[in-house]
Amino acid sequence: MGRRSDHTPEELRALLVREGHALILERGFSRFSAREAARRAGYSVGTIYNVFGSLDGYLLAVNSHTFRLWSVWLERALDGVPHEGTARIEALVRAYFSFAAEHANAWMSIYDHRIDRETEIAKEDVAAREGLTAIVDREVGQWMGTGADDAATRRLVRSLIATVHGHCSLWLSGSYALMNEDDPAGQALSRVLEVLAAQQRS
Amino acid sequence: MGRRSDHTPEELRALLVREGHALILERGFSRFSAREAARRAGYSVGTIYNVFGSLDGYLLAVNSHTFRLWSVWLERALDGVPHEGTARIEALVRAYFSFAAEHANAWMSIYDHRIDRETEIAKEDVAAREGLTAIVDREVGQWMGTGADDAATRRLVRSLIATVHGHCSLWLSGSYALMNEDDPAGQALSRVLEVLAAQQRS
DNA sequence: AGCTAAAATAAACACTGTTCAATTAAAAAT
DNA sequence: ATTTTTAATTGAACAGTGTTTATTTTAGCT
Repeated sequence: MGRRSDHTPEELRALLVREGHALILERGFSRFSAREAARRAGYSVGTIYNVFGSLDGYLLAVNSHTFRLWSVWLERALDGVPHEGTARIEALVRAYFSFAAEHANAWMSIYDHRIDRETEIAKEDVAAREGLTAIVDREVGQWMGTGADDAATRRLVRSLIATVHGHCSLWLSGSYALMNEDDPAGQALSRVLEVLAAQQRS
Repeated sequence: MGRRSDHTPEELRALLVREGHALILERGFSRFSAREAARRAGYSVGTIYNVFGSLDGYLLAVNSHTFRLWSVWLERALDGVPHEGTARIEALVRAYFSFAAEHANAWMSIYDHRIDRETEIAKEDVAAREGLTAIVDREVGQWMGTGADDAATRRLVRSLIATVHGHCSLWLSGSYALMNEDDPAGQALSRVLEVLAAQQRS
């Protein structure tokens, strides 16, 4: 078959990303197959290479889609939560976990996909990742008070993300079950609040 | 070929594990191949299935080997460090990171290998994992003072492990580089010390 | 020496990812 | 309206994978 008119380039891109996301959500990273994703979209493998250049490019795009859904999820969870005490921080951590739990395979795939250090990442993929970090930057910044948007705070935010990520990651991978912990989200939240309190003190 | 006498069952097991570990260290999880590991050991794929039952069983055994090496690494790093202040905690976190860094592919493979929730894990594999946790239990317990070896402390230790794991994991996967942090180990250590201080206060 | 039972293999199967010449359809040019 | 050009899509080929199973080989025992 040759050039078809059933989808514009943008539509095709979006279609393949949606289908890939659905497949990775259903099967998980290890059983994901580009061939199968293309098949479900009504195209053949070659098309994925045409559109995304490489499998890495495709997986990056699929994971970026997950990142964007995740950002929307967080904003919704924060919507209307008052700026009193640690309410918004709590909501943020809880939503971080609930997204991961309800999209476990897609969430884990983000971190299962290892890319060569030198492989260049498209700027829209970087943007999808930075979008999530920006939400945490904003919330922690607001909690810390005005004028807290400096380099040190940015650094702390990334460390807090790593903290929550660690709990969530070990939880979903099953390692935490092996450790007999039944509320990893609660533990993550406790750690975050302790760290923030320590930061405020100094 | 049939029954051979060049290795006892235990030797064969150990040989395959060593060879598998070396291969996964060299290539990383995604490019690991049971066929190739068997080839390097001078056997064929079937032997791996004979000895370990399944690929999951084999990978579990290979990763357990990494866990044991990791435990030895930590003990060596702790050897002789005085029980003053947070010296041993610091040494522990630093050694956690340095092992991961110097065995990056093998370390990441531990977490790249996803196993079905219901797949039963051999007790020696559980033991290898618990061995590492036990070291942290001991050190944090000692730091907290006598009589601190209760359930709450165990729970905290697992949360601290998750915290350090998160930093290490994002670091080696390259996500942290994307976030422009250049000393994740230092950040992890800071968080651990803040949490421990908070714990001591209450 | 012959028998038995265990261990190791080789081959088959159904999949992968990846590349690329051939094909097809749309757009442009005549 | 036809032809030509150009771009998109495919399908087949290749080298690899995990997994299963019938077959072969060998060590140990009688």
